[in-house]
Amino acid sequence: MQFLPLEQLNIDEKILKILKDRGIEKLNPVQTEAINKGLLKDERLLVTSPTGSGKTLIAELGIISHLLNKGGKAIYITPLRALTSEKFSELKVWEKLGYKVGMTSGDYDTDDAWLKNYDIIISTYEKIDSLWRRNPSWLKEVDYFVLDEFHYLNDPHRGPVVESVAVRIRYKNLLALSATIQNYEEISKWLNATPVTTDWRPVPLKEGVIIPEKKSSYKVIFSNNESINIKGNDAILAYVNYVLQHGGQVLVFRNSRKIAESTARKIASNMGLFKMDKELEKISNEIKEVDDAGTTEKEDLAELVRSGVAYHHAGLSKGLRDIIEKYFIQRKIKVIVATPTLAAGVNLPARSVIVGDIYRFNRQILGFNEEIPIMEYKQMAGRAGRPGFDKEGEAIIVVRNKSEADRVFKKYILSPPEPIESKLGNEASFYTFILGIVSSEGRVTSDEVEDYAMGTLLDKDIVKSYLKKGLNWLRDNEFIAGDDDLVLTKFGKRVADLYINPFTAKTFKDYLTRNEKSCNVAYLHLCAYTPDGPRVSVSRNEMYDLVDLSPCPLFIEEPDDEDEFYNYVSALKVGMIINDWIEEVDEDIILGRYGIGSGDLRSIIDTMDWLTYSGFNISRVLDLKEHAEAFYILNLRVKDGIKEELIDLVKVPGIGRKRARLLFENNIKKPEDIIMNVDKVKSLLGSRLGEKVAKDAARIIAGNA
DNA sequence: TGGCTGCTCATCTAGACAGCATGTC
DNA sequence: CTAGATGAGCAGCCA
Repeated sequence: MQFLPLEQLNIDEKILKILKDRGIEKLNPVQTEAINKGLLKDERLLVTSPTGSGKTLIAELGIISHLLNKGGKAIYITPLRALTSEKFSELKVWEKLGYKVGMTSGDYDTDDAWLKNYDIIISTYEKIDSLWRRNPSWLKEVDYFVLDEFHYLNDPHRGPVVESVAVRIRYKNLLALSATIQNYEEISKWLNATPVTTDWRPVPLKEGVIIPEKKSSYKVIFSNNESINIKGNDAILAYVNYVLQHGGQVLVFRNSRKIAESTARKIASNMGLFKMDKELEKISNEIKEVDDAGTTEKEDLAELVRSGVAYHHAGLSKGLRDIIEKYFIQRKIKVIVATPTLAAGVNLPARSVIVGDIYRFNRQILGFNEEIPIMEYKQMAGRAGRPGFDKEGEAIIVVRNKSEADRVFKKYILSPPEPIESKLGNEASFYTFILGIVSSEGRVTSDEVEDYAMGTLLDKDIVKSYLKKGLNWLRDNEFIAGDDDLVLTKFGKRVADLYINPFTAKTFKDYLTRNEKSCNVAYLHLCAYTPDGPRVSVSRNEMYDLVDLSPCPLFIEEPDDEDEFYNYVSALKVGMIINDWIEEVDEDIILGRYGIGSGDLRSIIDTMDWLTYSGFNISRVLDLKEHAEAFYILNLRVKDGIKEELIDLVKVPGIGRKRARLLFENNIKKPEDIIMNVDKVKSLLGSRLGEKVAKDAARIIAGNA
């Protein structure tokens, strides 16, 4: 284990100064090792090391030294939007050297052409993949790529994109950063990169299991053979109390939202000691004021937080999650019970991590519960130990008995995580990959496509069979044209640019060409039924009601197959949710009616916004005028959750579904009406907002003219 | 007949990327 | 192989 004092670093003074200003005196062993392997000399590297071991700084040094020596541009790619903005603020300090730092991702988007003004761009894998398909000229100037959280390659859903991006930068400078993986040698060979691997962590990690003993007693056994006895009637409760008594914070992971919530409640009712804390009272009130969440969820959470406990999952609105994360980092909130959201996302460490469940329901293998991958456990355990606060972090797994304890200990604590493998081996992913290649190249021979495909991690024989099938399928369905000289058709190019799954495009095409215009629910159902559509769970009770609820004939016929029927009904539920949304049904009512959280609603709306826009474009490129018209209006309504009559009003910034409705009911129906009745608008919206809205309305009208 | 208790059995289950128009964070 | 919380439904009991 070697620490390298900054003085010994052969690096530009300007860089040193910035590092010193940040309080960095020496580089840690991982960083030192990366430098020894050529980080500052543009060596292609694959760094595998635990969470929180300072990989971001490695990336920063790599990027900056490259820019200083060679100029050009650098792109830093992450798998999550939240990480993209986190890295953006971290990399911002380098603007002191005159470099411009920018970011772009789905929810924080920047015009393609504008990106040429930045030297360092932070983005997501999907966004970069999408950008590549359009191939703006500045992209060729980018010659340094950081691929963060590279182990996402192993994710069945997101992995194919990570792999596609990696394949494209075979001949550029590359720095791949990953959690610890078993087969790093194989992967680095594939990437043509030098491996840098260590187990060094800034805060040592103690892993263990908690086992029930006699009655009201638990034993915790750690990997260093230490063990402690704890009293209590519930393993999680007992351990949480133990940690709190020693002044630590706890992150508890559970495998379902409902269980996370009830565990949080159980812990809260056991936390008399923090009740009536003034700070917590304040946070509780702040939660009640959040404006993007449902009333019930705010009240539930506000009550819990009064005890210093919160739950956290994707059903919660962004606003609620932000508050919880913020006050946990400030150590006001002592315990968070979370689903796996927090395992992979932003940096949110705690002294202790409790992994409540090692099993997880799996829809594919019904009635069968699978054990979570070791990699996932390591991600959760990796959150243990706060640098600067805790001397050591601890992660414990809850088990049921002694024999399970032995097995779990061996598997999760003593074994390395699974090897990571290509996830391109399925039709949808592979065909998408080919489509992307043809799109960015503009015109390619099938040999060149094969050359790209052979560069993937996929087994060569599998590549060959998929390639043949894929090219035929894409040709048969009119995405590409030409036998040897391949180009995208107009339809194919549109699909590539919209970034929809080719099977989504085919679904649109098939049903739209075959059917006449129908009602909104039919269009929404079609969007939701595509492979890109949002999936919602449907209970047995809902299932049959939903079928009767549909207000008009749908484009898709009711399937006989049980699984397909479920997808059909799930899509119908999405259709009904969005239909309520665009009929201006109150948000609280929607959440209650369909049993979803405000975070779920938000994500369904976002996806359906994208898909209705895609439906519009697909209809247009196929020259289906009636469908295009219907999708166009529908898309505008889905964006803001409004009836058609409010479309003009919401064009004014600051006016959403609620304000637009208020104005409309008071006979202000167009931006022009706002300007004509500024006093009325001010009395309805308050004078400051009214003033601003009037100004923006004037600008919009001027823009239209 | 009405209401409560306790048991059995069926039911249910994580997460999050993308377009475009905005302004350019 | 490798789950567990929840809630509806119902039998049984008592007043």
